[in-house]
Order: sequence, then structure tokens, then C-alpha cells
Amino acid sequence: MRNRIVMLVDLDYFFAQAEETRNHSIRDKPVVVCVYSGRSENSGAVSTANYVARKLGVKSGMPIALAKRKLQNVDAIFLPVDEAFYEGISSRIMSILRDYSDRFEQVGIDEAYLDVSQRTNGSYEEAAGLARRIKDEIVKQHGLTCSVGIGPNKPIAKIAADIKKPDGLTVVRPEQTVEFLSPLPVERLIGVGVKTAEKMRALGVATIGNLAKRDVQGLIDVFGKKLGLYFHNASNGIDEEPVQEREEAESISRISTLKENTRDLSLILEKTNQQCEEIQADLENSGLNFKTVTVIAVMEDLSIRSRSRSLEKNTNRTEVLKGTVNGLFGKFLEEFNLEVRRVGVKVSGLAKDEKSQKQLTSFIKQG
DNA sequence: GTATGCTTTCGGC
DNA sequence: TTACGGCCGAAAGCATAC
Repeated sequence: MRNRIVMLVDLDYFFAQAEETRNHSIRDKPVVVCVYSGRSENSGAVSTANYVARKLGVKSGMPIALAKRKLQNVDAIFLPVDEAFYEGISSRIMSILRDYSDRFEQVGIDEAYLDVSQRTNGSYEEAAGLARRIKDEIVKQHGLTCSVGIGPNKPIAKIAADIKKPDGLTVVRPEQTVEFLSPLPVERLIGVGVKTAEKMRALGVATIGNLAKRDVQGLIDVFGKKLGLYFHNASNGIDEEPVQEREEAESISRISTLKENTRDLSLILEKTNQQCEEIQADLENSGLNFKTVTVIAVMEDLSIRSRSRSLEKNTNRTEVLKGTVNGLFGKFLEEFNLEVRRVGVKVSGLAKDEKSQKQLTSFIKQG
């Protein structure tokens, strides 16, 4: 088979840029999009900031009060997140991207992989041209810039897109993959987290190039067959994971901040019951049921704890969800002595209602 | 022994 | 000087199954 060409399109500082498109007058100012928790005026965190704000030290996840401090002497714009607005822009851009691809895979609200092997006849030259047309069209239609990475597979396309931001376009041809990957730290590889990176560092492996030189068997001995093989291949620029539409979400969750820190179970359940009902509505809309229930608590010291329970079989019953959450949180409070700041509920092990019905029916018939 | 699944934590955006 | 979201999938680490 000829060259596979994968493109990763990443919308730049998406929420803040979306805000810029509906109010051009803020473009040259620091723009900070925030999640306000409602506790006090500035309680909450920064979701995204534009590059003007980033240059002044504002980062995603930072407390709003700290961002304000960093921007106290400048004319900065602080805005609350407007997810419905961003979702609308995202879905229109995603359908543009889908039209430009042979195969398409959206990742999150602002990123997508495009397999463009066929329509470019395996030509990186053509792929780069296609990327420019895509960038032009997104600017024309929606006034947004994006950063694009092009490579022979998903990991390389993703890493390439990170090389130049914002408004970047980075092409890594198959014959360049080794020199491209070699100097990069292992953490850039998808699947290498802090712990794995530490393990690798202990083996004297700091860069992807170091990793590529290790023998496969040694990696398999340390990381197991699956991961060992993956590290060996990916570090050598090889990855066969196809670009394909994602299935249904794997989990649905809600988390929110309490008015005050508490250890009062009934106050907690008041909040989690609301969350259960919202999750229930989502489940009904998508015809899904769940296997596992998780409760999440962010303590007063901001440490995060969770407890989960898998049910014997999938269900979509609200009473089961609320009851399980109740039980988990009751036990949880016995285990920890800190006050709780934020609470959340998550369901996972999702399955289609109809499908499980059919399976159940045929199982009963067989029996 | 490896694969798989479950629970908990981590980290990106 | 402190300050602190919401949601997701990935990773880690262990238990159990095969």
C-alpha cells in the first residue's frame, strides 16, 4: 500500500478565539475564558486564554483571582464559558473537516484526525496544500485559526501539530520521522505519563531516540507485551492505529462546587441527586445504560478522591444510580476526615439499551 | 505468566 | 500572599481469570 497520510487539526486557544470572533474589539487584549464556581465573585479557574494573556503569564487551570492579579495593570477581558456557543462553532467546523477527509475522528471539542491518504494519492505535497485550503476555509467561514500536523500516522501528526502554534502547519514525511522524533522527550509520546517516563529515565531513556534504540524484548520485559511493542514501534515512527469515528462516549459525569465546604451527607446528596438527574437525562437522550457508578470528591485541600462500584448488570434506573451514590458517599465520609469542596458523579461501562434488550431476549429464548 | 477487568489517580484541554 | 472548574480519556496498580 502507498503512503498513509494522517492530519491532526487543532483549533487554537479555542474558547478564547471563539469569543474573539463574536467581538473583534477584544482581539488585541488579553482574553481569559473562565469557569466561575459561584462561591464568590472570583472563585473558579481559567479554562482558556488567548496568546496575549498567555504571554502575560495566564495559563489554563489557574485560579481566576491569580489571573486577575497577573493582568491587573492591563485592559483584560474576563468572560464566562459559553459551551453551547463553542459547541455550535465546533460542530460546523468538524463537518467541514469531515468533508475534507477519507476517514475522520474527532477528539474532544477542538481537535480531529483526518486520514487523507486517498484524496492526496499519498503525496505529502498535496496533503500540505489540502491543509492550507482547510485552514483558509476555517478562517473564511468562521474566522478561526488552527494548527495542523501532517505525518504517516496519528502519533506523529499529533506531535507535529504541537511544534508550531498558533496558526501552524508542520509536515513530517515518512523519511523524516526518525530525525523528527529522536530528540523529543519520551513524554511527547502518547501513552507515556509521568510514571512511565520515570521508569524510562531510570533505564537511561530520556528521548524518543533513546527509546527507539532499546531492543524490543527488553521493553517487553519491563512494560509488558502490549506496551513494550507499542513503545518500540511508536518510537521508531511506526503506528497502525486507524483513523475512525469514535463510538459513543465511554463515560458521562457531572461535577460541581458546593456553596460551602461540608461533611454533611444530606447536603452532599442534595447536590449529587441533581447531578444524577442530569446524567439520567443524558442517558435517556442517547439510549444508554451503565455498569459502573463513581463518586468524586474534591476535598478542602483540593486533593481529589473517588470511589466506584460496578453493578452486576447494566441498568438505567435512577433509583439505582441515586442509591449507589448514596452508599458510596456514606462510606466515603467514614473514610476521610477532611471537608468536601466539590462533588461529582460519573457513570461508565455504558451500553445501548436496545442492544442489551435484544441480547437478553435471545438469551431467554435460548434458555 | 499474560490478559483482562476493576478501582483509583493523573493529566489535557 | 492566597487564590482553584468541569469534563473527559489515559495511566497506574492491583486482583482475578484464563
